[in-house]
Amino acid sequence: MATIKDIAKAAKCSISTVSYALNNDNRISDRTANRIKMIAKEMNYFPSAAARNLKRQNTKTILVAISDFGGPVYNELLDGIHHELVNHDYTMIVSTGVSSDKMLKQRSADGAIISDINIEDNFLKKVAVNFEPIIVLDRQLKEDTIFNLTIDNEILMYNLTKDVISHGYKKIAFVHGVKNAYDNESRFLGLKKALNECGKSVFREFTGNFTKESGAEIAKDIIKLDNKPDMIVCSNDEMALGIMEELINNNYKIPGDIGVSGFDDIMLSSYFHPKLSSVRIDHFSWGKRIAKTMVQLLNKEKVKIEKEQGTVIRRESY
Amino acid sequence: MATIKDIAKAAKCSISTVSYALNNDNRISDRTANRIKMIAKEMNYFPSAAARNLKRQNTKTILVAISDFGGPVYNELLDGIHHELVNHDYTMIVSTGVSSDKMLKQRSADGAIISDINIEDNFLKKVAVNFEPIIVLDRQLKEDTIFNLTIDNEILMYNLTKDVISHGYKKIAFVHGVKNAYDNESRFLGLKKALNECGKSVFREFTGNFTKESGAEIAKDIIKLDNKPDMIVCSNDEMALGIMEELINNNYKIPGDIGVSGFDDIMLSSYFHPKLSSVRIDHFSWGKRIAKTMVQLLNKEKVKIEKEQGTVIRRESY
DNA sequence: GTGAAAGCGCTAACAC
DNA sequence: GTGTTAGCGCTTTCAC
Repeated sequence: MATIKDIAKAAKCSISTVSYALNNDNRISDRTANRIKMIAKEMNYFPSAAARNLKRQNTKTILVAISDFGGPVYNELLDGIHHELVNHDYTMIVSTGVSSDKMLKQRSADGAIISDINIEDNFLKKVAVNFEPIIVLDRQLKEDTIFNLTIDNEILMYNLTKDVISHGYKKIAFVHGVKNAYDNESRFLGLKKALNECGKSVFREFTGNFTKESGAEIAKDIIKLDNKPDMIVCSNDEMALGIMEELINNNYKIPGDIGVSGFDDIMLSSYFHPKLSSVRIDHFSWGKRIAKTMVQLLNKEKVKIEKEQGTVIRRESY
Repeated sequence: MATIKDIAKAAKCSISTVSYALNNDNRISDRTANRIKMIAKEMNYFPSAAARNLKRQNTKTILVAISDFGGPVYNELLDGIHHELVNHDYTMIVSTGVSSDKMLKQRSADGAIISDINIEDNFLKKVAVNFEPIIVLDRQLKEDTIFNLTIDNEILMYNLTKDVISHGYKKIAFVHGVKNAYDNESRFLGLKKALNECGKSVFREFTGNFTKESGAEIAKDIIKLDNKPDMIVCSNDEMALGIMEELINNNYKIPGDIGVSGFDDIMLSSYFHPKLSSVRIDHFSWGKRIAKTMVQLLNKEKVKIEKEQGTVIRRESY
């Protein structure tokens, strides 16, 4: 393991000269700088992140904490974040579960982007004392060094519900994802607001956990009902897909017998038959916006915090 | 930002005592140790990863470099790796693209697991000079400190092909993913071996890039053919799904007119109609095995390198 | 059982 | 334009 000392020895100069040369400090002559760079390359030298991080008191790394790598939602989002961070010479690392906790506690990055409802508010607040900035995508958390960059769930679900109503549905049920999760509650709020405005109320509520499997279970309950909803608005796509599959397997026609809608517009949604109606979020550009904000925060620039917008996509399922 | 010095000052003892206490060194009396731990907690102290990494010359972190976060294959694999690493007190971080390159060059982890064909062999070899161990999942790379833990593609595709033949298919075409990629080539080898044994040869070859979209393009070409294959064996599921969708949209019956098979058995495969036949890899347990091997390597224990097995799952598509 | 001090590999202020 | 050196925040050897 070649260190800066070895390069200095090989180049017959001091370690500071090596450091300056490799960091393109312009007080080193081009001749020396190039010579040193050549030697470093030959010796396969790369500065140790550990040493550099300690000295510089930064890592040029941003941590993104997500709840799981399976969620189809994260794909474009992470791509967007990465795309933008790289432009600003930052490295992106992604973690889940206890790995996220450790990374946060130990301040292994210069900033963190959180999209994992399993991480508790109190934990984040404690972390935020030593570690800033933190951007949260999955909750509203008012704290000086925590920034909330969420989706505009309420408005979007409001719009979707209005569209659903305009297509003549009367008995509109809602399928909750995880209760108390920000995304779920704000979507529910939007639904209720739209229904209220039309003098309606929620026909019935069900509670899943954002997974396809929980959707299938709920569908089984619905099948048993005497007075069934004619429309099932779901808090996300995966539950909607689970519900549709189960209903279809039991010979229900969608949207003939019951309409279904989702939220997020994951890829799968447009491959399913019937194609799921949903709310499309451009996760890639949202990701870019998040990363831009992160960089601005790191640079102590002013940022503007705006909720991410989207569009209602009506396909075949209602 | 409280450092160890601040804790020492608050506890009126030396920094070494603090360090010992927090690391549970048994020469510190319980009374002192507990007192120090209390103070550390009150002051919201967590040791700096940067300082600790530099001193200890390790990070207790394993890097997993993947090609993208969208691939449905990675979900279970990463879960498996994480699950096992956490048991051994390691943290898992995941990266893509240039972020992976930087992390590797700077040795920001104690070991790396590579599943990204965009990372070049030569780059890995260079990195491996300073950074070990490296486990590669997506290629065969013979180097002292690089370990190959791949899927047994050849045998598995051989088995699938045999099964296909046994169901009476005669004109068997192959759809390549990225040419020269290990997974692709070894799967192709298995196919050819099975065909040869039955006195057959590949009816026709097509080349995509492992994506659904490339599959759809290939389907368009197939539709134009006068002499069509009766079976299309694909190098992965996503291309198979793309092909099926395009064929179905053009009123072909699957498997009536043409049979299709995939590889990997991603979740989507069993939701599609018709359900895709594929080769199921238990990515979660493969991930655990990979992580176990990584920990053994880190502990300088002996490891045994075995290819990951799987099972042919015949569903509805052939 | 506790403390002093060296040093991990860098960066950067300062001296020349 | 180059070198000397302090120090980032820890761990750990060696004294006591």
